[in-house]
Amino acid sequence: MTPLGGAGEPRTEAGDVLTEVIMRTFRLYGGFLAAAEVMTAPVGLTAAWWQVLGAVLREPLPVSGIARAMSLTRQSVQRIADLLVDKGLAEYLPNPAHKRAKLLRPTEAGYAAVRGLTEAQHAFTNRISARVDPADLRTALGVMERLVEALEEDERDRG
Amino acid sequence: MTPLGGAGEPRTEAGDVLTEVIMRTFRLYGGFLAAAEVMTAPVGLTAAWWQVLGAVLREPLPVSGIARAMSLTRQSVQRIADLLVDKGLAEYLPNPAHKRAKLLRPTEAGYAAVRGLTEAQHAFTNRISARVDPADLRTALGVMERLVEALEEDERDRG
DNA sequence: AGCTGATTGACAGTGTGCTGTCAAAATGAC
DNA sequence: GTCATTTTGACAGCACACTGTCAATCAGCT
Repeated sequence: MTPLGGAGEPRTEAGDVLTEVIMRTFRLYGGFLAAAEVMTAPVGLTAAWWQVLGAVLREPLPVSGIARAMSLTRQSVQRIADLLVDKGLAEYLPNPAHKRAKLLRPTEAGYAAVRGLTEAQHAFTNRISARVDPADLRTALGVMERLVEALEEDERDRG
Repeated sequence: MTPLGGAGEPRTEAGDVLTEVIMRTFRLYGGFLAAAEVMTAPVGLTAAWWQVLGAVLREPLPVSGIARAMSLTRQSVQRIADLLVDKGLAEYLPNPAHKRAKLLRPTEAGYAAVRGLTEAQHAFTNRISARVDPADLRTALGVMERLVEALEEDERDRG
């Protein structure tokens, strides 16, 4: 993504801004991921484990349901879920509605780990968000939501 | 990242907005990456190859220089660069200033591939950016730039 | 009941990026 | 010039997410 250097094809100004946005998205992704790993390391989790564990805090879900909820593939979530169970941070419950699709639920250790992370997460988001204008931050969130929508529709049109 | 479900620790409103921003960042990252792959596939590249090739369009650079320029690790770039050379899309030139750090430069085939992509990229960014308010898009870019800065400084403080 | 298609878990393989380690080459201090 | 430090490429290993395929299960239709 983002080479930029090429010859001059028809370009709109907004398109150029979006190109910059894309580059920042990649940077931010890397930065947020790194921050998440700093937070999770002391608790013995990884960012991905945290994400999956967080998805079943409120109610147990089958692996495929978690994947749907967070736009990941079944296979990715399955791998993490098996690891979480292996480490004693979550467990599989029989699913009355589906014999194969067991329900994933955090164990006490799992809940405890996530509780520890919640505090660190709030400290982090408070600290970082304090460095940007609140109104602009909201605007940015709105733009990002629209971009997500636009990408999904664009993909649907050409899928 | 982004579990959310936890108990109530001290939270600022801006912090909560940032949490949403983080979730959108992950979604956008995935979406942009997918879009890039759709564009690169017909040309026989991948998104990562495009990125590396794009970095040496203007002037040949050693692998370590490319890594620095785009905040990646030497090793990641080295792997891609070797693949690009293997596929005939780039070549290593002797570096007068450093015996081991050969310079990477696209071949004619490499330039041609990127040229093809530039067109697709502009079509894409024009198409998507047309769906958001231009002024808001600029605001969002500014916020993202500040967030990148804030993350880097935060990391430096605690690194 | 029986059949078809979608969902689900299991397994294999790929691409990407990271860390860690080592030796060769370049750099800077003395 | 010499030596310690830094930079660089090479190699190995790990985490993550994706695609593709297969068989078991489930859901809906006839």
